[in-house]
Order: sequence, then structure tokens, then C-alpha cells
Amino acid sequence: MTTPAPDPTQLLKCLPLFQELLPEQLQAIAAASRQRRLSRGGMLFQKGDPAHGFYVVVSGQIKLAFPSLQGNEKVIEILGPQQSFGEAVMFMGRPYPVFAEAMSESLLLCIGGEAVFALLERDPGFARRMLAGLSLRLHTLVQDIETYSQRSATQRLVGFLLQLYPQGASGSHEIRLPASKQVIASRLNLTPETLSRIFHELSNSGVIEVHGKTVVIPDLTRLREYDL
Amino acid sequence: MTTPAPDPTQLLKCLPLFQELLPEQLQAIAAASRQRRLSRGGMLFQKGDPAHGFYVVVSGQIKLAFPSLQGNEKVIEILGPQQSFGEAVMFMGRPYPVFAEAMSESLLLCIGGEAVFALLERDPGFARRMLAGLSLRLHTLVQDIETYSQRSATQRLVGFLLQLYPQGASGSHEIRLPASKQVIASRLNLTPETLSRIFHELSNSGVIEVHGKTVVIPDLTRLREYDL
DNA sequence: CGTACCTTTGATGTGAATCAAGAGTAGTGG
DNA sequence: CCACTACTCTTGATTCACATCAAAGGTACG
Repeated sequence: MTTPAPDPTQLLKCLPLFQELLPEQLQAIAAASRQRRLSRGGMLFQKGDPAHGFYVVVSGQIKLAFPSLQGNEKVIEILGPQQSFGEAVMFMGRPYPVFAEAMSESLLLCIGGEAVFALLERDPGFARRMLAGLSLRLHTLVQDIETYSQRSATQRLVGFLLQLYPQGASGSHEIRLPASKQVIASRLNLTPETLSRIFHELSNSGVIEVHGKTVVIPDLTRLREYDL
Repeated sequence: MTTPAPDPTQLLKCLPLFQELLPEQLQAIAAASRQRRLSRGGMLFQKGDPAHGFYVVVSGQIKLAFPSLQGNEKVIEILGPQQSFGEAVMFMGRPYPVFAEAMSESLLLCIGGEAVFALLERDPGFARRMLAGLSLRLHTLVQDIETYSQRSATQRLVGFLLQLYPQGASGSHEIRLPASKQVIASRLNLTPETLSRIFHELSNSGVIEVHGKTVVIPDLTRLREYDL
């Protein structure tokens, strides 16, 4: 039933973060990492759990979110293959500020903190790549704040769709939503009802067509206009 | 008129980031840094400017914000002495995503990127502190998003006041607002009108007293209850 | 002491949440 | 293959928090 365990070294070397490491360094990291399988709905960690390392998504999808008293959680990020998370928390030796749940059958690599710290000692280039990676995330978050605070619900959705649109690809004009509309609504800080209504409006004005999880964009330029 | 230029090395060694550097390392950093004076309203950099280094506030106050078409800008952060900013952008070699403006007569240290990169090569401990510093910022931003998206205007203000409240200090019960109410409103993603009304409500219910920029908190516990 | 900017106060407007059903859609097991 | 349950998604009516508009005090400072 379960797919065969892939070689961790192979997986690691595909990550931007580890791109330029020497084989022996890769080995060291690989040795300090464990694989972790989760089925849909499985919890990787809870908010408040202590962090001993960071994670890389190999396959599947993981969502990071805040639990909420009334069960309506707030999704911070939806992570796919090749994306990593938890580095920041590891460096600070703090508990996780969010929880992580698998949205589908997922495979993860869990990389122990000690190995990273050891590598940091020896390879300044590694430090620099790590720093750059973290900076990128910071940058993204700053933009998220801009988004949340200055843009309407419609603009947020359009921005999201545009971001999903394969770079420069002018062929297909078709997007597959990466998650259920509920989850996307939460990511965009909207209720499912509102999201539904906006999809409807955009359809009516002919800017997009929605068929289940498929969104067709007949005129990219026109959609972009909503993005201000 | 201008205060005498202080010794950059003295300033640097007070910063958490540079706390444990060797004197010669401090020298190197100091050599690569320039001082920068700004008067109230002076611009340090604009959104979109290229980043060649990062900044440390020595004295005064700097605000980081997004420009906005209609002139109503969105304040991301208000930075005081000892705080630094721009590291993330420097590592990515990207232009600044926000602009920086002095809110009062300010003195800054501008630290060149090359010196930092060089130090990174030699001192893994420095790398680690840098990483931790950046991680902390990331953490804060994630919390900011939680704040913006899940909390009411009143809760945001109370949270802000609580954060301003000197740690554990049970003596004074008195806070000085670090900026004009306008600016604070923006930082909390509110209009000045709304902020004013909330201050009024909180005063009426006796949880706080407001006198200009001074806020008195007669009962800390009661204020905390608003914070949920 | 006057001009320019903060801050307050009141009246009104609105985007999105909430509440409340209903309509698909998808797995489950007989 | 067809109910049976359980979601996810839509649609409409209503509400509410906060923004916007407008105008009047306050305060700071050249």
C-alpha cells in the first residue's frame, strides 16, 4: 500500500536550501533526518509543541494554521512538495506558534536541529543560504500583511489566482485549485460564503469560469485589472 | 546643534546581534558602517530602493510603512533605539518592500552588506545569532497576521498597550505612547477616528485613563481580560 | 497669535460576517 | 446500484464592526 521509501539524500539535494552542499554534508543532514508519513487529517505537531528540527514536504500537502476556540481555524500557509517550514522556530528554541496538519497523504522529512547547527559551524555558505531562505519568507509575510490590510476580498482572491497561474504560461488559461474552497477561503481570510459569492461575481462578469476545482481564465489581462 | 558623533564601536557592541563579537570583528563592522542623521520626516529609503546593507537605530524613531496611492500609508513597524531592520532584504538582494521615515530627530548606523557577509564566513556564532534574530522577526510577523485577522479593534489596542507595558513592572501603572495616535492607529490597522472611540470606551469603563500620550492602567488584570 | 496638524465627536455607509436553509457531491455499506 | 450519511458548496436575509464623511475643538510651534 505505502510507496517504497525514497532515498533521503536524493530528496534533500533537490531543495533550494541544500542545493549546493557537498555530498558528505548532504550525508550528514540525511543521517540526522527521519521520514514521516501522514494520512489525510494527520497531525504533525500541535501549536505549543517543542521544536527540535524543521520539516520538508516531499509529497502531499501540509497546512499550517492557528487553532481557534470555536473550531474555525485560521490557515497561515498551504505547503506543497519542496517547501520547508519550522526553521525559524528551531533557531529560537521556541514552541511552534501554529499546528501542522496533513491535507492529504503526505511524506515529510524531519531534519534534526543538531545536524543543522553542526553544519553551520563548518560551512558559511550554508549559513548564507539559510539566511536567504528565511529572508524570503519574511518578505512574503510582509506582503501578506499588506494584502490583508489594504485589499478587498475580491482583490485577495484575484491575487491568489494570479499567483497560481503558471509563470508566463500563455497556453492553458486553466488553473486547478490546490485545496478545497473552504481551505482557500481561510487562507484568504474569508468565510466560505463570501468566497463563493466572489467566485460567482467574477463568473458573472465573465472574467473567470469556475467548474469545481478548475478555474478557466479567458482573459488574463482583464483579471489583472482587478489586482489594481 | 547636532550632538557629537559617538564612537560607532561603542554603539555596535550594545546590540544583541553583535554582543559577543571579538574587538577586531567589531572593528571590521564599524569600519564598514556609516552614520546617518535624519530629522523628523526625513526619508531613509523609499519603497523600491536597492538595499546594500542594514540599519540599526541608535536614537530616535523610525517607521516602516507602505506608501499608498491616496496618501494614507500603512505602518508596519515603529522602531526605537537598539532595533535593526533591513537584514532580510539585504540577504536577498531585493529592493526594499517598504519605505523608512524618521518620526523624530534620529541617528542610525548603516552597516554595509559586504562586512556582514565577510563576518559570516568566519564566525558561525554570528551566523547563528543572525538566524535567530531573523527567526524572531518572522515569528512576530506571523503573530501580527494572527492579530490582524482574528482580533477586534479593541483587542488589538489592548494587546498593543499590554505589549508596551514594562515587563513585570507592577509599580508605575503608566505608559507613554511611543507615537502620535494617528501613527498608532495605522500600526493597528485602524482609522484615527476608530482609535479615538476605543480609547474613549475603555476610559468610560474605567479600564484605562488617557491623558494625551500618557495612559494610566489602574487594574492590569482587568485590562488583560480584554485580550482574551 | 495664527496657521497647520492632531484629536475628538457625530451621522451615515458598507463590506464582509453571521445565521439559516437548501443543493450538490462523495464516499460507505447493504 | 441505490439509499444513507456526511461534507462541501451555494444562496438569501440580516447584522455589525469599522470606515468614511463632515465639522468642530485642541495643541504645537514658527
